[in-house]
Amino acid sequence: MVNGSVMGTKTTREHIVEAADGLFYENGYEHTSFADIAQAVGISRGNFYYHFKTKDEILDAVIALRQTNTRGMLEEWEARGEDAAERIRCFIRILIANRAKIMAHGCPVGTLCAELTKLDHPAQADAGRIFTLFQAWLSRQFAALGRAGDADELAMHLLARSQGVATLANAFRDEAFVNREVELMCDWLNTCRADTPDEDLKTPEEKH
Amino acid sequence: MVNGSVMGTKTTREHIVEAADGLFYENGYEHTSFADIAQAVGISRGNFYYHFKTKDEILDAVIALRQTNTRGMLEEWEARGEDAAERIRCFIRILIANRAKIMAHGCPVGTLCAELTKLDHPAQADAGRIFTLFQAWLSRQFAALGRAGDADELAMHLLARSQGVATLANAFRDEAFVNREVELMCDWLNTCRADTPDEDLKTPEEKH
DNA sequence: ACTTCTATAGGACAAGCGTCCTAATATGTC
DNA sequence: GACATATTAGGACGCTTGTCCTATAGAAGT
Repeated sequence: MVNGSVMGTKTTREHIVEAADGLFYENGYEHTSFADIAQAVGISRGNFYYHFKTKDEILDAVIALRQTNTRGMLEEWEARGEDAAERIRCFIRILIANRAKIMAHGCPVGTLCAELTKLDHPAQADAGRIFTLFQAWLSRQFAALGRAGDADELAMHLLARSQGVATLANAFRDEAFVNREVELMCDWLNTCRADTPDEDLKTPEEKH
Repeated sequence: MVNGSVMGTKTTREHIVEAADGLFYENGYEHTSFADIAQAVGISRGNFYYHFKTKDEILDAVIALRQTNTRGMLEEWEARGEDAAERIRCFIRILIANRAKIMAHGCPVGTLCAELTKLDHPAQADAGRIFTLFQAWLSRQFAALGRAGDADELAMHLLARSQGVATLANAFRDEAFVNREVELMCDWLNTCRADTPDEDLKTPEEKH
């Protein structure tokens, strides 16, 4: 029977991937062992091997899960935020919502990409694609804001700022700093709209 | 005889620390083994143990080296840059100067802090102190720029932006992005001075 | 009831790790 | 030249790692 995780009962495989996701985030990929994950799930290492033959396979599954979760989150923001600026603000505010975890372990995406780079791991590109999801989504929002011309650049800029805040929040454990930077990003976002008010007012409808 | 590395001949210990510094940067702390470092220096693992009894000891030495190097770099900028704004621009431009290495391995400070966090390593605080060196130095520059009131915040802001650029430069390997963001930071720096021109013109001299 | 497939457990394995020990060699000092 | 110290080499150790194998228990299908 194939359980696609539709019901409340989760597959063992799903349990494994979720536990690995958390452990990779908190302790890093390399520093997390098969035994650690197995213990977290409450299964034996042998059973583990039945589901994943290789550590790389688990990593791939974790990255795929994060991609899926990210897509879901972006869709939710897309549905919730009434205008593009408010949607972008949803993105900015994850720094507030996930403040505690970010201060404790950094950004899940940024730290994973950095670690995989150092390991020269084949999954580098896949992990980087999570960044691309955010980048593309933000870019579309900025385009909807009337900044189609430099939407990609604006998206990268905002992504970079949020990454920098995550890194320093982790290093300094300074909550006030996070709040301040979030404010600054929101201020900056407002100036983005003001730059081209004419074109913005002409095409406020959805474009795809 | 105690060789304080004054002459051209370097101590074996210094060779080890420098090799470890490079390997920790390129491959990460945990992913670098005693054997790796010994091989890089060209000595036996036994000799290695004579100089460092523990992997943590090497890490401490590497962090101390980086602190020293950072202090030296900051002093050099202090001496070279004619005014505070130019000195801050020296900081911003390391993203350009170290572009290739940053795209390949990220920021040495940021990635080390992130890794030590995940390992829950005792040296976390020491590594974080390298960030503090930059922060304090930048803060003094902003104060000299006439922004004594919010110098700390401005310093953290700039530090965060450079960290974000380093992270994304590493993930996307996008050189144009780095150049663009450096430009933006320089632009932002110019607006900093303009904010309080009166006070700035009254006290342009050094304060310590 | 019997077989087949899925899932779980537990241990075996070689390799690599940090650590430590001992023997040999260089480098002085008297 | 004899001796003490500083430095190097090389291997042994116990442990953990990722990987793999085999045996057992349950569910499904006939």
